[in-house]
Amino acid sequence: MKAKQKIERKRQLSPTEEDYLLMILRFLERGIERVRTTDFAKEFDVAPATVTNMLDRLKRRKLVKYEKYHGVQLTEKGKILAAKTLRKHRITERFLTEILGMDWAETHKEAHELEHALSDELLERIESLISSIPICPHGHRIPTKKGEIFHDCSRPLTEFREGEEVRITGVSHKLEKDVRTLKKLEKQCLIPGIDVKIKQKTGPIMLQIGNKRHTRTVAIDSRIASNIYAVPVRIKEIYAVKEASKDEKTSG
Amino acid sequence: MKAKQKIERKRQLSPTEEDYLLMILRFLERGIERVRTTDFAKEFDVAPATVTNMLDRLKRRKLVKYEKYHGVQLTEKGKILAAKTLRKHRITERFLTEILGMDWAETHKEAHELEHALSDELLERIESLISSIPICPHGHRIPTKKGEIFHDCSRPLTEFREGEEVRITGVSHKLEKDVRTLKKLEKQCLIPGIDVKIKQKTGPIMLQIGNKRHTRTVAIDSRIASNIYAVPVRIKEIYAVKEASKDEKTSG
DNA sequence: AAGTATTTTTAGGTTATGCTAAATTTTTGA
DNA sequence: TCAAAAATTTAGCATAACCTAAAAATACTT
Repeated sequence: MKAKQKIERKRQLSPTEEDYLLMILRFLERGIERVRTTDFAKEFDVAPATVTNMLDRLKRRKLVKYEKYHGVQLTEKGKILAAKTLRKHRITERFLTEILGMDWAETHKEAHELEHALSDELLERIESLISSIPICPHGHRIPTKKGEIFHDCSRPLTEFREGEEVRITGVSHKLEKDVRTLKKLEKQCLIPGIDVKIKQKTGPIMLQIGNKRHTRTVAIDSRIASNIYAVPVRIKEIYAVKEASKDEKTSG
Repeated sequence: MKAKQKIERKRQLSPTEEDYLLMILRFLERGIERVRTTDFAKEFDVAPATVTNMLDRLKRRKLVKYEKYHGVQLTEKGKILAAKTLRKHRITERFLTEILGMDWAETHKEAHELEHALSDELLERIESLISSIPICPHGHRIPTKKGEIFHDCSRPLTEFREGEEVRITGVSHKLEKDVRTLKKLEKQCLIPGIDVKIKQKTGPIMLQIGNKRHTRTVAIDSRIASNIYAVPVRIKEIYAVKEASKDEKTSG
């Protein structure tokens, strides 16, 4: 009599599978087409063999193009799913900071837990609560509903020349997880949106922060600096979404 | 060189484990001390053997008192953990209806997914957003932060006598999951807080709804009625939290 | 270009959470 | 009260997601 139906719809992705796809997409945002086994292993702190195993599975499900020994790429199907998850993640981060008043530094971890549990309907409701700037609290663009992602032309602070003026756009995904360091950065005012000038690149990186009147110089370890992304101030308009009114005349 | 630390703190409960504890607590709320293998099997739609397996595990972790063939009870430790989860669940449900404007009928499923992913910190932030009535949208009391639960003296509609006036307090956990029926009930106005009079108990249950001026009679299948809980109007003060101002004088 | 170092895969575990089928215990009811 | 029915457990598998160790492929280096 027991109607054991269990109408399993299209079997969802497991959180782990989602994480893998997400990681590939994040590389893609930075222009890196193929992701290697070791990249995953480091990111997720699992054995390389575990990665191989997972990639095989994702390949069977036609979510990635995977050639043994040569890394993976997303298929169209995988890309769309990944973009949806990334969208979910970043909108959740915005919700956490904007509506729940959570600390910038802590959002990544929380959002990571939540993103797998959030239904599409819930996401839409959350989205309608936050303001419409399409950027997460760490400076990354939020993919569109259709799954479009944006090339992120940011580079690590360490890759700019001494003397260059840059606008901080975000932090690496690795750093995103390091709450302690993020909090320290926040105290030093090194957060997305802030403009800094690279004063010194030998030894600890020296950055000058501030406007004409108040200027401070802060030092950060170069290992940390290599996880902080920025764009030259010259092209900051790309990121100056919803700030157009401030009419920047520095573009000459 | 690879510092594979993975500082596993106190190992958390898995979502499944949480669900089992929660279920026992829900029985406890209704005064049922022991929960049987089949109860779980039906609720979670798994094989009885799976339940046995899980109960063994919970016993090893000292979360339940389990005697083979004779059901389980929570230990103090298990009770506190379960109450915390139940609190999380119900607060989440309130958040979903109150802040995100989600339908009464859909909150259970969503909250169930979310509750396992919500950190304590997040819960506190969410709690501060909702109003302070300690009742979930389905009429159940929210356990306190310390893990106190409340005896639920509601009984199924089918257990009242013809002619009795009762206040609907909630629906069973089984019905909580049946979105279709919940929506139907909502349309008929059969939601927590509403007072009805039992007009007929043979065949489909007939209920009279409304105040002095407008009166409607609705019919519901007795199988559904047995999943709708109510208290005699006489003792409704117990549930009339935050409504004390209405001074009820019917208590003679 | 060949040998060494590095990366990746293969092979063969482990644990959590599910299953089915068969064995066992408890309950029921004539 | 005792046999059939129902509930429960045991035994033996399956799959996901991890692991280690060893083999194989690729990359580096001189």
